[in-house]
Amino acid sequence: MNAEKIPDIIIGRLPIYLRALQHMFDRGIQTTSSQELGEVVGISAAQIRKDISQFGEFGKQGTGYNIQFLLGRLREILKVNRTWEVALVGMGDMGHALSRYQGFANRGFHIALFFDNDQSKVGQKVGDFVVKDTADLAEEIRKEGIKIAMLTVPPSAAQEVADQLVKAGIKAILNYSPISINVPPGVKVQYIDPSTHLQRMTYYL
Amino acid sequence: MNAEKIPDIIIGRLPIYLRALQHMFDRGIQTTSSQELGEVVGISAAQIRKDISQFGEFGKQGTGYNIQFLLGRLREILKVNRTWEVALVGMGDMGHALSRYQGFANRGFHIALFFDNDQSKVGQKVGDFVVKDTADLAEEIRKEGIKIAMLTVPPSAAQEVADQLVKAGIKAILNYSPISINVPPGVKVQYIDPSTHLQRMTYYL
DNA sequence: TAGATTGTTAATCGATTAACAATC
DNA sequence: TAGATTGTTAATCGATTAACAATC
Repeated sequence: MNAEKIPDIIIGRLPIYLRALQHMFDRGIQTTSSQELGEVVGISAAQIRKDISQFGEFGKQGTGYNIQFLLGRLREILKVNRTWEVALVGMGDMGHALSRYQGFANRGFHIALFFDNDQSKVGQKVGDFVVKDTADLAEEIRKEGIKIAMLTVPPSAAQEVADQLVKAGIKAILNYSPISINVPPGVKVQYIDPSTHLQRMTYYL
Repeated sequence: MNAEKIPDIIIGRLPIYLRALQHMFDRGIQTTSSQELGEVVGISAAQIRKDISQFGEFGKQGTGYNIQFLLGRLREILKVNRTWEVALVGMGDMGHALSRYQGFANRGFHIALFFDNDQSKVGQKVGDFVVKDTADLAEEIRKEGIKIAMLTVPPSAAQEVADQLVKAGIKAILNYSPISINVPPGVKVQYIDPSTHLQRMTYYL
């Protein structure tokens, strides 16, 4: 394991490798090569080898990578060889869709807290959980020791809620609100904004 | 306007500038600087100036950028100074959430076609529209001349539907299925996978 | 005018690719 | 063994930053 600083751009590709390898594993494939994996994810074989080799020698000359083994190492590196509890703030359409999303469980995540500031939604059941008042957000998140939040509130509330989340000890925010938010160093933000993603493609049309 | 090839990484930042500038404009601000915009979006002032200057001289020394003017130019460049009709395939929870999403209209997009292969969903009303059968996808998309699709089908169906979309003339796919899809050159794909985004942050926790 | 800020150049920094010895 | 593929080095390529003349 190389203890030096790994560039964020490499960290960003690892979940994509992980996803593709899991897909291969689910189909019963036991071994793959940088060439083959590269074709699946659209990244050059040289880059995949270089990325993976930052963390150790996980392959074998002549045969490539054992998928199960590489999956384990990537999960370790990304710290998803465990389940992270996540808080979800904003029970609109997107919040509801995420609360029912099946794709978290086997990828290392579980939504354990749901919040909304609309009193008519507070107390409603969401699966085994109950929607809590955003006013109690800090207290509840601290109590559970949760570090990750998903933000699905209207853009007008996003910065304010983000500030509360940071105060509550949240270190990673997946922001669905179509607005840039400011957080202190040490807090990570990822953005999911469908219009921004679409606008990135229209240029080429 | 510089006619040379603009790097994709710059194109990817323009929608972020556009979003932030729109937010400023909505709050009545008329002028901004690369410094100020940079603080909002978390990008260096030098980079913002360099990015924008690829397309022309849109600023004024001493005063910065007129927001309304820059908004217009960015919309032109990204081709969102019009409304693009979009097709949505897969009326699960995510498809429904997107069908009700208010954030497309003023960003250049409008969902005009809805598809599902579940016969119990075909014929259901979605706002002013009716869910159509995925089997008729190619015909309907061609008829409307639609170039952009959002894919919210289960991962097992994603590649097959993507192939149909490409055959139907789709040139840009926003893929919500947690799987890499292969498309021919000239077709753009953007990925929205919440677990992948979260896994990109857990490394730092 | 004086102050502010752009657009652009050159320097720096970082990422990707090509190539190949090592080796399974 | 012969063929395949890794891990790694060096070369190339591209992106970012710093600095500043131009100018509003």
